[in-house]
Amino acid sequence: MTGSDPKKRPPYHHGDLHHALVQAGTELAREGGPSAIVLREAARRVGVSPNAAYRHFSALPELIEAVAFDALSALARSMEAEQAKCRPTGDAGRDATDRLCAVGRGYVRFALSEPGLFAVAFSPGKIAGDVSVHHSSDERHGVGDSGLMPDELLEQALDGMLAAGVLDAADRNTATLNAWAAVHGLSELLLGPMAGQTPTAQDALIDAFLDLVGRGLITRRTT
Amino acid sequence: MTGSDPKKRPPYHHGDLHHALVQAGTELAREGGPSAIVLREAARRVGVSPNAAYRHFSALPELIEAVAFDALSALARSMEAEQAKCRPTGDAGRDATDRLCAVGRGYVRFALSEPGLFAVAFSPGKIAGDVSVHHSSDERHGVGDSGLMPDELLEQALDGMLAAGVLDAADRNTATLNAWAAVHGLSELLLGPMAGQTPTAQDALIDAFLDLVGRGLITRRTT
DNA sequence: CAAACCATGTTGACAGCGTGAACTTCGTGT
DNA sequence: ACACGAAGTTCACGCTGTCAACATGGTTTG
Repeated sequence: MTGSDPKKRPPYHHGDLHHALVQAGTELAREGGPSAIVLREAARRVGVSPNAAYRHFSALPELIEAVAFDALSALARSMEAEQAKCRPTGDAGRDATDRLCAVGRGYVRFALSEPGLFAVAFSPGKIAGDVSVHHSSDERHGVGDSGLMPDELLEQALDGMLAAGVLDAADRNTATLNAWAAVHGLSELLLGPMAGQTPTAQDALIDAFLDLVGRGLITRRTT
Repeated sequence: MTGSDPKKRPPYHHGDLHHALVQAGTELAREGGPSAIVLREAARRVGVSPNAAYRHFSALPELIEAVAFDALSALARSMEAEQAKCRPTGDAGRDATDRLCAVGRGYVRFALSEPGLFAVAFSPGKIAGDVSVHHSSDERHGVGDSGLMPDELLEQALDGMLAAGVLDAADRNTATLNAWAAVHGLSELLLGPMAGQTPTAQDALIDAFLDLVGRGLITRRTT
């Protein structure tokens, strides 16, 4: 939706203001998070009158949500990039688990390297505005290499573990929430209350954490 | 710090503006999260000129942080309340694990019942302002029944598990991050991307999740 | 080919926000 | 009794989001 497909003839005056504004908004978000997305400043950077934005967004929250959507796509891309690094071992179960860890690593890495975008990605539906425009189905196509969104990548990785026999079918449903919560929580904690670690220490923490989560998810009917 | 001890003679004109402003700010935060806490409105509700606030806070972020501190205290109180419900079984290990789950349940329950306050509690250090005034040591005393903050309650619960022998010493350090991340992530997910469940379904989800985390943390040297 | 059309962008205006500077009020210590 | 200084007020400024009215210029149509 943000990706301007070459088929579309350029809009009348500017070129593609919608896209340009989202891009400017993204830049602002990178620098200062959701609250730094300022309509007038975005318009200024694009070189256009403030009110021109209202031809493309009903109000500021809609711009923010467009930026959030792009941020989610970027997050997905980070996850895919990390997954692409996985080298197959002989063991299918281990490979599936590795891919899950990679998904998680891509998630946390993105949160730490682009905290502003990460914050904006999950800012809609956070009270005080509550736009919550559910783009379901076709609207959801991201711009990642596979066109999948973060949650879809997670489900895919978990399905892989299920197929490889390292995740029990009975645990499959709760596994989504479990894995997502762990990784999301780790991101927020590393960004907020536990910020200030050296990158090296962070990486070690992340790896240890992901390893623990991965092993924790693996079917253990030992109870 | 927010609690006005009765010994202190009341300030000159208003009575205790500092406290009153924090209270008004808290009310605003409850209704609309961090961005809803607006200096002029808080002053209006207290019945005072906007600039009067500047005698007690250097700027808006400082007010927000005071509200955040109170919100953390409220979170701690919720965790303590849930812990107080724990009835001892015979098993010390089980009791310790129960108390950890109670801590988590109190955390998530507070997040869901007071989303605005929960959001504001973790909003400092979130880019774009970045006050990050570290109140260490004595400043940290909350107003909970035990005067402990959320992270201290967690550590305490984990220490209990360690003492009861259900948590291995080698896992003790990572356990903090692990448990906190899981519970915090669950809260955020239930509040954002996975919002809209019925309270009953939420409770079931929470219980299942906490049970899983609890079991996951318990020493399993089966690898 | 010209004229009407409508999407796009501009100008002007308004209320509300955070914040600074100067001024007023009033309890308190000398 | 009086001056001092903390607490609160008033006025002012620049910034924001948003509305209403207007200008512009491809596109479409008679």
